[in-house]
Amino acid sequence: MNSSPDSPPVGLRERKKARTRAALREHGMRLFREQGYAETTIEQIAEAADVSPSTFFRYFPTKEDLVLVDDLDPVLIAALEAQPIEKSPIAAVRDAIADVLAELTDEDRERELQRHELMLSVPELRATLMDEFRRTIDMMAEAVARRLGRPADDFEVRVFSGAVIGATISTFESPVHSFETTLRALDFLAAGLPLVK
Amino acid sequence: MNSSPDSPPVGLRERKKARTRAALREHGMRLFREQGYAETTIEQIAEAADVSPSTFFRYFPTKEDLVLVDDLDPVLIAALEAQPIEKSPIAAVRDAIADVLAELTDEDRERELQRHELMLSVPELRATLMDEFRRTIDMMAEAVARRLGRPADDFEVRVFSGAVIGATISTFESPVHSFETTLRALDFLAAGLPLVK
DNA sequence: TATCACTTGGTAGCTACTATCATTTCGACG
DNA sequence: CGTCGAAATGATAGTAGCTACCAAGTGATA
Repeated sequence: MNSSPDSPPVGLRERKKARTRAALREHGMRLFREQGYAETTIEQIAEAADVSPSTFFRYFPTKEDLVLVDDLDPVLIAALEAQPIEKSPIAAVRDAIADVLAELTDEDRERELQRHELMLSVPELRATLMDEFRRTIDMMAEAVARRLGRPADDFEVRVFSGAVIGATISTFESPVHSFETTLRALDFLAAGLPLVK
Repeated sequence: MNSSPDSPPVGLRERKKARTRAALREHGMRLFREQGYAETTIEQIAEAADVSPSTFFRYFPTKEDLVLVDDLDPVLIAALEAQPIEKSPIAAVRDAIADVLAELTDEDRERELQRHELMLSVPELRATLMDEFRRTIDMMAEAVARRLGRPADDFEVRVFSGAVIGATISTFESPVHSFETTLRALDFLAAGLPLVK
């Protein structure tokens, strides 16, 4: 019997799987940094992690998925749910992002920024990153709709979420990309995008 | 000598190339519709267009590019430049899009909608569609910056463009996607995203 | 017509990815 | 502790997108 009844089992098998998964991701990311994404083959990654190429695909359906982690999405949604109901939707989203960022360790932030950099520089990854954002729009729209007591597919809520994500994406390409930039963008959006000459 | 000095030459060679290009695109789109994107091979498309697979890749660098046309981007930018300088940026963008749509024939609109539908249903294409939008953000930001007399990489202008594109994307998934929906979304954004319970 | 550049077809090869099967390894239970 | 079933792995073969290269054909030009 395990120590805690509903936690995932932690037998030798599970530990090995977790280690293999981590090894594949780490060596993959390292090789991508060292010699580029396209120049790194699955075979090399598998060899570095000491498994067969077959095994690689059992852990990650595609090469891209090695970079596409996104453990942060559910955290973001949780943070959004935790915001006081009085806050306006845009303020709630802004503060939720700020809260999530505040909880990250410096190491996590660094790794996230590195991931973003890699994703933006490789066309293939950039494309799927955009697709990832599309999923984020869905999740955010759902959460915002709940806040407002509107149906999940409410038109205005979807447009709102799209604008938020779009503003966020736009900051990911600035040469000095940091997460503070993202917060600034949301503040600007909250102010109604006041563009004057 | 050609009739007009700076227009592209229209010799037999050029005409054949244009015909081959069109044939590849047409047969490709038809096969995609009939039997699905993933189920259609380059070989089939090449055979239908009566060229070799090698030739396919000389016209389109990837299979995806067959669907990614995007002749509309420059038209959109031109329409944006043509807007009276007095209009606010958001109104200018909205009206520019409306103008472009008004100039399309019914056939063009239909084809555009079909293209969007195909792109949204195939994950692979959806990803690159998002990448296409990213390029559009760049172009729009540039045009808006010119209007405002700001540098091309102005932060606020980029955020603005990101929000516009994000709002636009969000409307592409609604079951009743039409171009009017997109205009409605921009109106909502122009109003400052007024979300209340 | 002769020459030259461009376009094409064909071949070979690399790599991401799938399907399948035999082998090994771990976990559970008597 | 030994055995049996399930899960994980490795190996093999095959498909398809895509690249590189070379030889042959076709259109432009003088």
